[in-house]
Amino acid sequence: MLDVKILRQNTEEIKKAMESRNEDPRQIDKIIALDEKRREFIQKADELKAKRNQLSKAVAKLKSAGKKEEAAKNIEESKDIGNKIKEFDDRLRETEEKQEALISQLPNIPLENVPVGKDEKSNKEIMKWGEPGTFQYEPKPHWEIGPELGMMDFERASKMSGARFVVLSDRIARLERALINFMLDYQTEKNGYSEINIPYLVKRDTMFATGQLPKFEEEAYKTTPDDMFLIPTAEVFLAGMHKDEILEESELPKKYCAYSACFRREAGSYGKDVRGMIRVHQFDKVELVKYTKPEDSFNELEKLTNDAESILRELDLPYRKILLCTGDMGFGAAKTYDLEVWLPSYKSYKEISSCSNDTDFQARRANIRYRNKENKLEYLHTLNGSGLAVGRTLVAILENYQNKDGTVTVPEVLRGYMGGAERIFG
RNA sequence: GGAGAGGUGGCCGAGCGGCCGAAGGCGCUUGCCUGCUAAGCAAGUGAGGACUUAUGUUCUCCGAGGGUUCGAAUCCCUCCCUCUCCGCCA
Repeated sequence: MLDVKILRQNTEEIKKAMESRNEDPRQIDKIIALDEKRREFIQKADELKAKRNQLSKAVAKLKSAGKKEEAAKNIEESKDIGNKIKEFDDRLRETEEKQEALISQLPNIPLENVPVGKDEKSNKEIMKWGEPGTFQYEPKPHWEIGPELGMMDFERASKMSGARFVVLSDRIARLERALINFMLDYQTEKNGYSEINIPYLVKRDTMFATGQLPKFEEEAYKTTPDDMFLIPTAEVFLAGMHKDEILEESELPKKYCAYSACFRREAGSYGKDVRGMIRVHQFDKVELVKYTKPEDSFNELEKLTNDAESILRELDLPYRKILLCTGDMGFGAAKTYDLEVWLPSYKSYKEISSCSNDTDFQARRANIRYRNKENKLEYLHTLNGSGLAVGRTLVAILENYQNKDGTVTVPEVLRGYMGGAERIFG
């Protein structure tokens, strides 16, 4: 959520920023026009309220002095004013609601060093790590490797649950679990995050706080009869956890990680990634979230991204790091790095983690503040990133570690989690 | 699902129509005291908005929304949330 004051003060800049995010800058004009009306109503109502307060005080005095008639006069006048106040308050609330509805649809403002661009073509590659392997044969995609091993079943998944689901079994099921444990252990033990085990169902306001609602309701799975939502990412819970709280400066930065299943309708992605388990309605992810002081969030994003990268390096998977342009970033993000892992089946890099600085955007929506050095309350900054998407990591391992005979080598760091297995074979 | 209790400032907690933005305590800030720390003493200390900025003026906020009233933290209604007990259940 953006601050109206900033819209008022830096109107032209914000309009440009919104344009760079493929939003209609005229929305800003609408909001500012509403804001002028809003302030006008506030002033009028406040004046009347001050008057009424005066009269009320006078009534109390007159009554205790036994001057009933004079009191009655004031009461009459006060009644009259009360009606006018109601009128202005109603109009005020109406404009406030309209304004709020528009503002809550606006995405975050990009940070200065974010490349401006309309879509992913303007994203900037920051670095590459590792070399994509060369194969003496045509490498298989995971949707062949898995089923041929008899451990990945798309037919039964769709029979039971529909399209875009997958069933894993035996060693591949174990590999999924190994990855979750490895990632959690690594992020907690090596990178200093506290592990949180979270609910997968959340209330409507929780979804609003992180920016999933109201704009992206189409994307979420809603449940009946209680209007609960299945979380599309653990971020929803982790970044909302301190809603309406005031944190002490000394507790910052707070670093959380959580494993969760994630649920997405993928409403707008017809025809995209239809094969395999790259894009499914339910997937596992280990998520990282930080709460930081505003002045630290910039650096903390670098660290958080590096924490996510460390998993890819430990697994020895070739990847690259991309700085997203203004038009390609998520709703709440002010700056985002994507990590993309090499996938032989795609013959390209594919997103496996997205790490964002959300600045005070979510903190404002969720009302999360901290007490700064001057003892003043201030919105803090939130950051989030995948560390990593487990399903896609599994895919990357199957494809990059595949052998000609159809077996898959288990990355060294995972062997301890796989009962010592070095290879997956049918 | 049934019954009950409750939601007040950073935290705890009193108040139950005007003297309440709210006692008291904790915490925090400053000063005094003090070999250091702790303790003690004194003073200060809620948030948000509008107008104006040199100071300042004013409004709103005691879970949310409505109502009664000249006036509501306090009375009435609706909703949300939390807790306890009973039932059911992994």
